[in-house]
Amino acid sequence: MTRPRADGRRVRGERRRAELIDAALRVIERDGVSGVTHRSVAAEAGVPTTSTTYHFASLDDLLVATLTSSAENMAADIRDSIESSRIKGASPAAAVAHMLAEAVGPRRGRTMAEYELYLLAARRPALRPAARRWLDVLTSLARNPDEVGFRAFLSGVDGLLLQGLIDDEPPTAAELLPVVEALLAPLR
Amino acid sequence: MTRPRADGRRVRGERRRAELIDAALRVIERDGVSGVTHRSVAAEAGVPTTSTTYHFASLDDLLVATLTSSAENMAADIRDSIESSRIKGASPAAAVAHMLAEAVGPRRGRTMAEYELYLLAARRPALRPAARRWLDVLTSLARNPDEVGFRAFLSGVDGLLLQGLIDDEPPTAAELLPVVEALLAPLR
DNA sequence: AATTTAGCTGAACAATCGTCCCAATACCCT
DNA sequence: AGGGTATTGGGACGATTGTTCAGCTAAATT
Repeated sequence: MTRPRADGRRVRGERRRAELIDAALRVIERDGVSGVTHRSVAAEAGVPTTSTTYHFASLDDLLVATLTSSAENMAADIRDSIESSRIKGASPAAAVAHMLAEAVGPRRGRTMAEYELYLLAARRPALRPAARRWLDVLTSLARNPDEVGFRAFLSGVDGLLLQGLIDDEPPTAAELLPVVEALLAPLR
Repeated sequence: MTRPRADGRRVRGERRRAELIDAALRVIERDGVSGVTHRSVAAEAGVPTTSTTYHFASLDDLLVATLTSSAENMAADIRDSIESSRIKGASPAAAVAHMLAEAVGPRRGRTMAEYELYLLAARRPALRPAARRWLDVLTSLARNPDEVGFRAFLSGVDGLLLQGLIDDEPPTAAELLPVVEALLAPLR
């Protein structure tokens, strides 16, 4: 499998590989996981069809790489969002509610893609470590990660996102705020 | 859903339609939504291939019917489960924890299927009413459905199920119990 | 009994799928 | 500069897909 060496060789291929992963994520946002084919991803990336088969042994490998990358991005986004809310002095609940509203509103497609990949991990054990990645990131931000209340909070966030995706009208931050506060209440 | 006409005509066809829906659900449990094809469903039901195209105008229609049926079944299961736990005198938290452990343990395949259909509803507005069905059922069981704490509880249940599906080792009722209690605490 | 109708089925279609193969190219190391 | 290897690109293969269609069986109607 294409892996950059310590001496810096073989960098060219890694770039295209990354472009294919990004293209795959865009395809999933637009058409869902079922829309991912060698051809659709290659077309989205603007490269020949067989480029996908060269860089990824199978379609499955491409999905694994995409979920891994996606989880990493999501983790970084969450970290940034919480960081910036801390700087602006907003309450934790308000920061979380705002983030959730973004996720089910403007970033809806992205959130759908991430949960489809998330659910895919339920069927393919190879994907599970990557799927658990963002839970780990959130956990690392907690003051007391082992606390039962924190697990309840994390579950609530997952549920709110999932439910927000099947609302005809995505919930606003104002609507989400009291629920987030209820989930956060046992933690203080 | 399967409904004989007043004059008794056209009962046979409705039966086969229901069989196809059940077969589709079994296929989703086994291979996921992506495994649903006209041929795989027909084979699972033990009927000729084109029987699926005769009873459902398109594959999409079959998925819509399957989700609708599945949501109805799940709603009935939850109702029964809560009923029986009330009779046995167990605490609500213990009953919920037990139900969740069943869902991510022995009934794992079924739960995966339901969440895949659930997530499918995020992309197809036509599926959303059916997807919201089981939330409605749970809501109808609540003493005070509008309460914020109850929404938090429902979200937490969704999240616990989703997270339980990507665990290598499904959580036990004993492990889930304290989290469920934390989610339930604000409600009393 | 004859005929109409609903229900069902097998064969076949074009389209798309994943993947393989081979030639052309770009890059690195000696 | 030259040889070797990683990468790219086009074409093609067999398999599977959703769907169509004409013909079949059995029941309902007359």
